[in-house]
Amino acid sequence: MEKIKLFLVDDHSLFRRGLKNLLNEMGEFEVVGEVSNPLEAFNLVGKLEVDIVLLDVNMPEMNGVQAIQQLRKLNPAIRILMLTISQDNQDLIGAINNGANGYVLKNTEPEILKNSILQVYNGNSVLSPEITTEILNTIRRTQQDKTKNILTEREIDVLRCLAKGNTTSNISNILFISENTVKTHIRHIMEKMEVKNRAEAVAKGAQLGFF
Amino acid sequence: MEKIKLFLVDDHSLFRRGLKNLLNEMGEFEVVGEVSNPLEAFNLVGKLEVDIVLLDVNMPEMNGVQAIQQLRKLNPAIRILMLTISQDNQDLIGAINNGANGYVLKNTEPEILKNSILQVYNGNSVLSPEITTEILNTIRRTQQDKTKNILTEREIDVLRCLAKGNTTSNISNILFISENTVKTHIRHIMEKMEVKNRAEAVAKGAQLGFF
DNA sequence: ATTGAGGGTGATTAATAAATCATCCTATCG
DNA sequence: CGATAGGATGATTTATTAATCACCCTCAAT
Repeated sequence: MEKIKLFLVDDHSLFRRGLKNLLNEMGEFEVVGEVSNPLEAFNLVGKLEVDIVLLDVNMPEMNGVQAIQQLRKLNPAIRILMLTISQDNQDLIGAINNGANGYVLKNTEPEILKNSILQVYNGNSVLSPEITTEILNTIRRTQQDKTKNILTEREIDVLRCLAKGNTTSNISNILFISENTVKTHIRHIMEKMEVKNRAEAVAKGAQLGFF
Repeated sequence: MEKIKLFLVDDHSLFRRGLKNLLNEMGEFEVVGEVSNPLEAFNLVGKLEVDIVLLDVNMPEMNGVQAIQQLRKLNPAIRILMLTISQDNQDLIGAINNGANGYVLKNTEPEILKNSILQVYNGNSVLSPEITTEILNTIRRTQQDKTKNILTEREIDVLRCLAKGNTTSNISNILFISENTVKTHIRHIMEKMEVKNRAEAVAKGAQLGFF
């Protein structure tokens, strides 16, 4: 059966040589080309028959993340698997947003790299375990930021007072606003949280991390 | 060496039985308990010594996603690995936001499940390949939404006119606003994109997907 | 020298969002 | 029955953001 055609882009020639030998020996792959920077890759991946590009991130002349879209333009069917030591969040998110099909660290075991390439070839995305962890943490942080913006600063003030057991009257004294204003803020809080009363609002507030 | 202690939560008893046998036979694991719903798990995971809970999502009496935080409260050191057929985006994002350490599909090969459990035990997060793909697509969509909101509708109108090669004068005729208004919008576009002139703004606009 | 184009700085108006407050009703408790 | 508390509905004012426009300068082309 036909071998999966790989193209290596990495500025370290010893690494490329070693990787090429390793991949060719595995039996399922054929390394059809190798260059030391994306600019050289641009000249070739449009011409060669390539299934997957293994692309480093940090390279002297051009960053791998910036090369993704250009490579994809030159060969729309191509798949791109980042192979790097960088665990930098910006590199990772940049690679994803630019369309990388996977992000694997260079400390990966050969057998895992082989499986990763096969997964990418089959249309799935793959990440190294540490990268998966970083991604999930990023998603959690993003969600927390989003959650925080549901309520205005004033609404949060009122909700925290409620959480401490204060009545409308107490809260108006604490915040130097009228009871009617407090009630309006509470109404908006309940609307935004889709709850029926202030007790539920406090419970939801705790769940969302407001206190 | 000591075996990793697992706790199974799944409403299908045949599945639990088969999984328990499989995991125990692997040698690295010991299934110390199994229940058919999270409510029963609440009673036990605080008492038993459990390293990792394998938790289904869809269960009749309580959804697994909703159980995560409660399980974490009962035993803060516990790790939770979702094991489910659900590829629903809301289930997935819900699980992640509630603190799940991994999300693996039930169609996973036994050897991959073993490795996944070991990764989670070692502090990493794991996802099935299809789930990784879904996660990366979610991140891309989120980023695209965010990007779209950088500019107001009017600014986008102006930028698109620029991209078609129009001058300030042409754009004012097209949009029925004064040239000075067009220039102000262009100024704001350049500020938001952190570029120095309108050509760069157009290039950045293309990169960000405005046209 | 004039015209056309782009860029810089500032101001005004309109629209939207946030914060404020009023009035009325219901339920509970003393 | 009166007082207290929570909730529903609506209105006004203030603050912020978006959209609008004016004026001035520099540079290149004619």
